[in-house]
Amino acid sequence: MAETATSPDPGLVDALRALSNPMRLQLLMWLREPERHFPLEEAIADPAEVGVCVSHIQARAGLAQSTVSAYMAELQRAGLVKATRVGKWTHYKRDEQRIAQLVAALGETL
Amino acid sequence: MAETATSPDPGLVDALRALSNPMRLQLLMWLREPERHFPLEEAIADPAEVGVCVSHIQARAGLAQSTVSAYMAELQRAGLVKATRVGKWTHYKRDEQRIAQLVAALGETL
DNA sequence: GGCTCACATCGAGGAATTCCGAAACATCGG
DNA sequence: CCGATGTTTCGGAATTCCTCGATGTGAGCC
Repeated sequence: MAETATSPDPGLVDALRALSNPMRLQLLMWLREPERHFPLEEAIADPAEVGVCVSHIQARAGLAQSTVSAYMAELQRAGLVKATRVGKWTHYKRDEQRIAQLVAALGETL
Repeated sequence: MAETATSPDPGLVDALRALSNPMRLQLLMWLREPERHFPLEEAIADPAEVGVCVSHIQARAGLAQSTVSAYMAELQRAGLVKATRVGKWTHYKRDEQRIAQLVAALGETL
């Protein structure tokens, strides 16, 4: 306890860096309501449970597949999303707890 | 009204970009309590009113003076700080209202 | 085992960021 | 007006980011 808050938390900086790209921020926003932004009927698994697969995200984003893959990996490294592999499809879902915790940390330290 | 939140607010991205640099984040954190992090006795003006001058910020940061000046200008463009010139000293102060509003926006859109 | 599909990783080119020192600008004291 | 001091702006070098196409890897199908 007794934190004087001198230097910024590296994890916080990583998250801010990940979010500083408009498309990555957009991706995270789309994942707030998968059913609103992705073809639910084509889903191979329940979006509420495992999230959305890279193919669908890529189709929505309009970027190269490799770029979307790298962006999702970066969001995951920053702790903002969690990945689950179902068959050959990797699904990404927001880590709501971690995100809320990040916003709270910003409200305090920032 | 009736916002479905499709594309990210450019102002939000600008702020996140400004904060994605560890030193800029640090500068903003130091400005939370100027009296704790800067030599109050050498202050040319009231920190609570106008903030801290670039010289003191530069001394604390250990970066080149031109770099600190550019960083503060960037934080100002992002709307996170306000500048006030007192004589030959430019003072920077946090825009608490704008910052709180930013955190709130993150909590909603993010 | 081969083939295909979904995804990850690699390599690369162009753009942006990071940080500096030098020069220009502004302000005050004499 | 001159010089000194605080700050901004300019030009540049090293690094990182953005984004792509190509290649590698793993899972399912026949």
